[in-house]
Amino acid sequence: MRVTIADVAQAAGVSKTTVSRVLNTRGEVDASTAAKVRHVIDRMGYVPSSGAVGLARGNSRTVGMLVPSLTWPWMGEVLQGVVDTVEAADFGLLLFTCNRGAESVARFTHQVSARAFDGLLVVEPENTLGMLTALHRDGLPVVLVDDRGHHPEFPSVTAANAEGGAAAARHLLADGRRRPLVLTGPLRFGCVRDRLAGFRAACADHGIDVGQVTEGDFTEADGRARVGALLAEGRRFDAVFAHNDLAAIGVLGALRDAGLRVPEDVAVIGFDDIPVARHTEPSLTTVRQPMREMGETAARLLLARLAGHPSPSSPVVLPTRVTVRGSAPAR
Amino acid sequence: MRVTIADVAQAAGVSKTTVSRVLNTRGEVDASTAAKVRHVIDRMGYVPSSGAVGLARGNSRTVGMLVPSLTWPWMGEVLQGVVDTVEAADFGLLLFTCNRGAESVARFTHQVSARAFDGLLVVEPENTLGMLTALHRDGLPVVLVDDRGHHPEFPSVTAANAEGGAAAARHLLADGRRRPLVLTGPLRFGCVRDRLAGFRAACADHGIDVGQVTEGDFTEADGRARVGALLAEGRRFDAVFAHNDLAAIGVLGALRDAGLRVPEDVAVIGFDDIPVARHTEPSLTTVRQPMREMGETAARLLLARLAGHPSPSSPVVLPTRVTVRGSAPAR
DNA sequence: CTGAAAGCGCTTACAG
DNA sequence: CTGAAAGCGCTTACAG
Repeated sequence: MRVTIADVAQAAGVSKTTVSRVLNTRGEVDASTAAKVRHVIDRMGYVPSSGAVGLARGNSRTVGMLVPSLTWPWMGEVLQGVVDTVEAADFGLLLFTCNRGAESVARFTHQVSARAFDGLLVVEPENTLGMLTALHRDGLPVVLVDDRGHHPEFPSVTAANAEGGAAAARHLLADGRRRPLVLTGPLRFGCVRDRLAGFRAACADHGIDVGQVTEGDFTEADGRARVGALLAEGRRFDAVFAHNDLAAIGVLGALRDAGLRVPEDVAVIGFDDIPVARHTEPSLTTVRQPMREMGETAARLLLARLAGHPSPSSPVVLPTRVTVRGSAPAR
Repeated sequence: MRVTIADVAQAAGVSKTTVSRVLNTRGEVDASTAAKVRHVIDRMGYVPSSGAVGLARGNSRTVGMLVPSLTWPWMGEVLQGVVDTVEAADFGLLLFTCNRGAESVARFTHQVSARAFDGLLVVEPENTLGMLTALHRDGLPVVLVDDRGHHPEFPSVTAANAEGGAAAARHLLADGRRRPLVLTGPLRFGCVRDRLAGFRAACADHGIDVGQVTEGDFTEADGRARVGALLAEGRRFDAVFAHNDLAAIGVLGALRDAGLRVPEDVAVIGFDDIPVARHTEPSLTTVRQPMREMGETAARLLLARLAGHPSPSSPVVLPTRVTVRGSAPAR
């Protein structure tokens, strides 16, 4: 049978209260008593039941994480950052994905109400904002990673999207490109609007007006089809800034299909720096998002909040930087 | 304040026992009483505290998952399969990685002893076998995914490694290749030995003796360096079977560096079918492991075990199949 | 069909 | 410095 605090108390000849005190290192215990109890604990291999402790204390020392998908190329890095940070603080991480519609959202909110965790990290799945806002208002601490929607009511950590867009522009301009095409992600995402705005501003600084902008959906197939279509109707450009790497890979395919050379005829720069980027042909120049650091930072923010510290009122912004590879070499 | 079962009982004018009965749909409740209670539950938005339920029932309706790393290319698929299955059964998933040495292993076993979860899914991190065996012997249900070590004492799900190796051989032989090089993973892994044995057997069936075998470590850098070195010392082969895609990508690099054409001079086939495989130059022919299905299956096995059903005594083997791309075209 | 009571394994005032 | 008792929010014999 499992050994409980009562077993330890009995074996040590003290009360459960005293055992609890040495467990939680409250100072008010006689040194020799504490030593004796500690010895018994070790000998019996006693570990407090997390469920019982949680019930008595009213918290679970567990944080939840909600993500739209686990198979996105950069999700592993975010998760690793989160798990490392959470584990180091001796918290558990409960993982959820809401990718099967209303039913899974209901299931998730149920878990929340059941108080299975103390706080929530979220890479926002679509159509969950209402739910998240409600939970947050009911007192659940929430931190957003990569706040795509720009929700100022939540603490969040994000990459420097505008600055990243600007850096992409400067990189292309330095290479002498003058007629860029921007293949954005969905414009309802704040990060997308920021990347575009940063790119535009940097181009404007060089007297270049970004005339060609087309809205994509972040997928490879869409990037390929969309740029293929533009090429077919005779549109010309000497550079493409795709708002994520997956779409950039599609762009590479479309250019190849059209017989255009990368980077000689058209330079291509992506966003994210996912693992594949090193292995495309040519390899992909891209604006790197520090996904792991974003995960770590978000987790730290949440843990601090749970420890009673106030959260920053504006988003924590982590720097991006251009990773230069073959598709858009440095001048 | 949080609404508890006592609040519901009082509002409905019944005992907590009765509320508990309708919650757990025990049949012994009067229909009209049950309806009344259910109505109050809905009106008050009552959800039982998972911690309290767990303490009273002695289980947590949560499973743990232990992985060596979250950033491996195929881990996202496994995780997605696991999470989907676990969520559908209304269980929670607690995620752990033991990648920072003894300290994190200790932390993990502590969580286990704390009874934070009822069963464990594991993609085995190195040096955790002893710990896992001990936990298993102490009664923790464990299921292994991709049992690299061949541990018959655990239920496990794995890909058809030997058959996959054989399929790789048949694919190359059908294309007329006669002098293959095998770049294995670490031979201490059971899956590696199986892939090699399957490849050897299929070659033997065609009267081909696999003379060239070299042990790698599953990384791209190693694959590149190792094959580069063999080429430099004058070794020749018309095909390479790499035991994972990452190493195969390294091989592609080494061949390119040596001025050899793929697939004309040397065909290359990998193992896994990770997302990058479609985007290498040329794209990578590879033996596909159904990672998501492996995750789903492992989760189902564990849940069945927790529900009291016996686990299969031999590994559950899921089929692999060759995904044909540019690096090793079909004849 | 229903309820009072004990129990799950802890923590935390409170009293000494 | 230490302990008896109540309480966290449930479930489950047991009795009626």
